[in-house]
Amino acid sequence: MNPLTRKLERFACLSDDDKSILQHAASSRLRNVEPRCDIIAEGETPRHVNLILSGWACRYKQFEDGRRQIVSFLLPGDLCDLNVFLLRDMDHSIGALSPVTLAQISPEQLRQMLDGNLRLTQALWWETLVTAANYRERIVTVGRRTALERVAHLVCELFHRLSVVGLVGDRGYEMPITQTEMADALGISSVHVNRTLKELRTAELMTWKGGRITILNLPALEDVGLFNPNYLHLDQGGR
Amino acid sequence: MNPLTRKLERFACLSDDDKSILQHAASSRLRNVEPRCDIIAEGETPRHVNLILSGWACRYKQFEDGRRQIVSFLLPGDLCDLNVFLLRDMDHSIGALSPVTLAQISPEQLRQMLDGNLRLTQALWWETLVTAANYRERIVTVGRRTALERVAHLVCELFHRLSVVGLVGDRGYEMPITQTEMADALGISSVHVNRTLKELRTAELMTWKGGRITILNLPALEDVGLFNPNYLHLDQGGR
DNA sequence: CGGTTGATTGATGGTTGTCAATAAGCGTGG
DNA sequence: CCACGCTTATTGACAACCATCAATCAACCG
Repeated sequence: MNPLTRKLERFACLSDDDKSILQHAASSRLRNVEPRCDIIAEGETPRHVNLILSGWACRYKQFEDGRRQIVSFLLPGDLCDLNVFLLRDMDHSIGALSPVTLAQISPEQLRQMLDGNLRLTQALWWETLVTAANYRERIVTVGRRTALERVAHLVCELFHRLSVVGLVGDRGYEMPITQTEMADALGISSVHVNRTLKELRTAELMTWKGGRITILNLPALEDVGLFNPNYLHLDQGGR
Repeated sequence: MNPLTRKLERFACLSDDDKSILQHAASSRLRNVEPRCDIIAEGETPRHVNLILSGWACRYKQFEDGRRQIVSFLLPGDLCDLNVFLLRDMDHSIGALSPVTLAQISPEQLRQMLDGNLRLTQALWWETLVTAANYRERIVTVGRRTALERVAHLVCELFHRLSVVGLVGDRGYEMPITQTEMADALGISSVHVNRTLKELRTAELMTWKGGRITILNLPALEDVGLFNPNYLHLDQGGR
């Protein structure tokens, strides 16, 4: 099953028909993007909604002096905002972190999908609202959490989000990014990310080796990161 | 004219009919909230969409140890997310900063407003997308801007946002919050906000006195804050 | 005119950034 | 299989920015 369907089922009770519509969308106009390449850059005009099928991407903004902030990670099953075409230009860039496969959904196709389908419309509204909730939590992270809390919180968040789309196994998940990229997401330096990871390793809470995160003690890690999964809104049991 | 209509006209060409619908919504079920009182608290279940008519509010999250992060400021004309009722519980709180008047729009009322009205639906989608863009910019602010840049950027953002709803006059605007609240929004301490304001005052870029911001040199202040208004998407001229 | 809240300033310390050097990992090609 | 070169990770030394604590001052208010 494609990761978007998997994710939406967490919220809505989808019919076979809904699923086949989603499956159709997920197989349209595939595109592969190499790591470190932009999927779309700030200032460009988006022509379709991108759906991540595999690999990791990120939204980011960069200053002229080189400082960069990763605003969010885009994981399999994530959509780049519905209706982006209502805004003329991109105010940020989206770049691939690992090799990425994505489906490009056209505005017309999206309109057809949603027209008269309340369940799917609501499911995608839910997706949008959860994305906003994620932004809010990230603001809290970079605004008020310490470096240790930031790293722990992010690792927990990714664990839960990847879990929904079936990408968690053996107490961990593939982490196809660099420490520098994690630093850009957390608003700290890569050197400090490194030191912080060492601290979490020493405390036997988690490891990150060979591109894979392993969580040794999830409850303790969540405590350290002041992590409360409520903002992911995953507990609605197909309501 | 109510501030929501004013704001949406920035994006959409509204008919008289649209405007009267909005006016009707803006006059329904008014509620007054005192400063420092929650409009809705984390964990509660929202029953309607709140529209700020006057005064300032904010979304925020607070840790048990007292640390608080203000996620966004809610100004006149701002809506608390459409369709919040799709998410069961609030994952954050909304509190009044100054005396606030708001209209409480019920889900049914909203549905009636939007049903079959593509222009209004799109206008409110635009509102949602701009809110998300605001979140992203705030992540950049707390993640990668220095204290000086943060303060300058926020003052510029508020200037532009308040300008849209007609609350800017004589090179400035009313600022009904404390330095501590600004600190909680910017992820720094109130003491440091104070020192930073002094620096901006000394540089003759702005003043904040008697609850009012005055901008002495907007271009220079925007430069200091690395402020680029593109994320506010205000340049669509009623497209 | 007290009393409370918020603003302002100084002193000090801590978390994190920067710089720089070394080690480790990884893909390519000899 | 190893050598090479590149990227990334790791570690130490030092500096800077910002937090914290605490005291004073100003503003507001009944």
